[in-house]
Amino acid sequence: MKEKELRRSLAVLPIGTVMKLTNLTARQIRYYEEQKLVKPERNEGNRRMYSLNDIDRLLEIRDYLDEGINMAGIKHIYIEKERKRAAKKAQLDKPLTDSDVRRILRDEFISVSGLGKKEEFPFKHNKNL
DNA sequence: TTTCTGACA
DNA sequence: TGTCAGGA
Repeated sequence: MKEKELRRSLAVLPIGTVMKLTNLTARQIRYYEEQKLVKPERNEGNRRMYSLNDIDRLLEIRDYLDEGINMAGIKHIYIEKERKRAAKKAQLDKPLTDSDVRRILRDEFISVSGLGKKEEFPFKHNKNL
């Protein structure tokens, strides 16, 4: 199960292939890199090389875009994902207290339900939301 | 030919 | 986000 993840992380696809696989323009793909949503490797000639994991992430980003979520919202999603990953790692050393659990569940509920202040929920208001 | 960075009638 | 320039 480790060999598989290794292959999916191998950056072997040039941007032209990624364009066809994701239906995104080179402009968009490079822009998402600037926004730190993907981190392609660079080959000897400074060409961006993407891995299958990058493809998945770009497809995910494209789906969010189709759902009407803006860049700020998408960045928010990944930033939170990272924060929670780090938080989870911390949990391994120090078990959560009951109050921690309640706080996390509350934040989770507010985020998913969209009941939080709109300043903290930068998603675009459209028919899908 | 393909991709890169920077820039904007 | 599209698109053009100018170089690799």
